[in-house]
Parts: sequence; structure tokens; C-alpha cells
Amino acid sequence: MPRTTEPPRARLSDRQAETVRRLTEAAVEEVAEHRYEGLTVRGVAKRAGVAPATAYTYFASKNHLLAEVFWRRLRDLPEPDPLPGGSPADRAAGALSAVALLVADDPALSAACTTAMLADEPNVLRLRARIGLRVHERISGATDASPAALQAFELAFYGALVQAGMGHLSYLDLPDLLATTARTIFPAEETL
Amino acid sequence: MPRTTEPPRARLSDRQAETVRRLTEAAVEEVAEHRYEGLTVRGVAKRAGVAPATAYTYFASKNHLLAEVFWRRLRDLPEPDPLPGGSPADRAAGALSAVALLVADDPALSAACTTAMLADEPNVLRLRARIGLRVHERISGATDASPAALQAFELAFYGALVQAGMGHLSYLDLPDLLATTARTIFPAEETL
DNA sequence: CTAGCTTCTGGACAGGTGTCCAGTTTGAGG
DNA sequence: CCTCAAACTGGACACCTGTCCAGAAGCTAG
Repeated sequence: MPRTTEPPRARLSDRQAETVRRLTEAAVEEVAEHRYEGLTVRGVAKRAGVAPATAYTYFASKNHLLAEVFWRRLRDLPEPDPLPGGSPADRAAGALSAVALLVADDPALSAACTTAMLADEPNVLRLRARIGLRVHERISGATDASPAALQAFELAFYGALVQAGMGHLSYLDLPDLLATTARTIFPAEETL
Repeated sequence: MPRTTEPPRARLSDRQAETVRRLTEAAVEEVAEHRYEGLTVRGVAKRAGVAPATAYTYFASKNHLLAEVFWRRLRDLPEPDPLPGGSPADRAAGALSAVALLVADDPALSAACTTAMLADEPNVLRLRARIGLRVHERISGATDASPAALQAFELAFYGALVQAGMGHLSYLDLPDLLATTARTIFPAEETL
């Protein structure tokens, strides 16, 4: 029934869910081969064994598709342990490192997802908001530092993510970078 | 002689420089009227009183055009005073606030520039690198804090910029936000 | 089996983007 | 004033993107 542009949210039938799953899966493979700039909704549809019109039923653009890939991985990420031990800095860094590494298995994929999530499209906006909320929950739950410190770290996290997405930083360096940043930002209590 | 896609860098004649200037100027006006999504190289060309083909001689895309607008404003921004007084945190925040406010006179322009600078295009990449360098110089020159703190603040700056570009933050709030962040990150010496 | 949904298909379509080129205008130098 | 190269023009072009629809195929219930 979804005419177009309707995001995969309003309850999907099993059959539809399977189609969407195949599309997101195919998108990951396609981006590994053709990188972001070579990615095409039509190409993804073909690989998923689905007509282009069908793909466009669920995803309005390649950005929408990639944002959904990221969102699904984030959704499936287990919450960080409430008390995983370590300093507040390390816990905060750990909580967000996991997010940064969500799509780090393939550099092309991580770059593509980052670029996609910055797109100026309504569907992407919706997913971005959902992702932002989840990220905020994660960092808030990981430490009880001051709001200012939390905000600073959250900003730095997004900054690092974007820098990595632009290719100015490697995704694999993000955990270390986040740890260093966290230790700088959060009051050195049991750290150092 | 520039066939296409050649960025306005290899020495322009006076006449060419004037054409480019008119184009960047027209771009600012166009984006104020039509926002980012309604911006068109052809539209900008028309407003600048120039043929589309001419515009495309200098700018390969609207993103390239907007990135150039930002770059020009940054280039013309005077360097921060070496010793403007205040704490290291305030100096750092001031140095980057000025950058954040470069295009803040019009919300549509700031959002458009941010989106454009995140684009995955060679010309934008080139400008982005130049801008990143300049930003790095500004913050490095503004304070002699530890490299880790500088890096953390720089990351937070980009994070804030992107959040503002995405509409999750107001550009006009950035100076305050950056000041708070700086005070959190940089060792509280004469601060607080 | 049949009826009546839901979902998918194939192809046509409009709109937009960047490229190209043959030809004209501009203006600086001789 | 004339020449010539640099710069601009106008329009055609190929490509891609997202939309749409009429019909086919798939599923479920009676």
C-alpha cells in the first residue's frame, strides 16, 4: 500500500520486510563494489532481485537506503552495560566507539553511510533524528558527568564521525581518538 | 581556457575574476530565496547575468559554488589577535566562533554552505582541505593548550557546525555553545 | 477453485544536471 | 583601424533520478 517515499516503518508484512531486508543487504554489497558515488537504487534493486519500482516503493533515494542500513545496525546494537567498569571517560568512549564502528568493517560503507546521513532529504532527516536520540541515550547512560561535559563529548563524537566520513580520519582510529578525547573532557578522577 | 571543472584558482584574468565574483554574489542571493534544495547553477547564472555554460566553466556544481562562498569569507576573515586577552578557553572559542558566524547572517545560507561542504565531490574536497587547514591554524594560534585539548575542541567545533547545518542547533547559539565547550575542555586556570 | 486483496513488475515519463561545441563578442596590442 | 586570442553564448545533448500507472503474479480465505 505504501505509495512512495513512505519509510519502512508503518508495519510491514512479512513479505515486505523480507524485500526490505534484501535491499539493505544488497546495498551493503553494492557500496563495497562501487563506492558511494557509484551506488544506484536501480543497481541495488537488481542485485536484490527486485524491480526498481519496488525498491523505490520503500526507499526514495540511495541516501535513504544507506541511512536505513546504519539505523538497523544501531538498532540491533546491544545497550552498553550499565556498569562496565573503568573510568567515566572510558565508559563514555566505549559507548560511542561501538557506534562509530557499526559500519567500519568496510571503509567504503562507513564513508557512504556518513555522507548519506548528512543529506538534505526528509526521509534521511527522520532517520537522523532517531539515530541522534539513540546516541544521546547511550552517552547519557554511560556516565553521570556534567551536562556540559556530556554535550562537549557528544559534539566531538559527531565531529570525529564526520571527519572520518570525509576521509580525513580513519574509522579504525576512532576508538583511540574518542578515548583520548573523553579523557581530556571528563574530569580526571580515577583516570590517568 | 579552463575547460571545465577547473576551480577558480589558476590565475584568473580581471574579467574572469569579476564573473566569478558576480556568481558567488548571486549564489548568496539565490539561496536566500530558494534555499539549498531550490538552488540551481542555472538559476545563479541567470541572476548573475551570465550564460549557464559560463557558470559551469568555473563551478562544477552548486556545492562547489557554495563551498567557494564559504571559502572566500573565511579567506577574508582577519586573523584573530595574537593576544586578545581572556582565558585560553575564551580565545579558542572566539577564534572558532568567528568562523561559525561567517555565513550566519542568513540561516538558509549557513545551512546550505554546511550541506555543500559535506558533499562528495573533488572540487569540494579541495576547498574543504583548504578550509580545514585554515581552521586548524586559527585554533592553534589562539591558545597554547595541550594537543589533545586542541584536537578535542576542534572536533567539537565541527560537530557543532554540522549539528547547526542539519538544523538541530541554531547558528546564533554557536558562540555560547563553543564558549561553554571550550571552558569544559581547556584546563580551568583563570577560567570559572 | 475462486474472489479479492496485497505486492511486485516493466516501462514510460518529466525534470534536472553537467558536458560539449560552433559561433559570437570583447578588448588589448600592433 | 585591424587582428587575434580570450571569454562568453545558446542550445543541443546524454545521462541519471525519482514518479507514476496499468497490469501480472502471489497469497489467503471462503
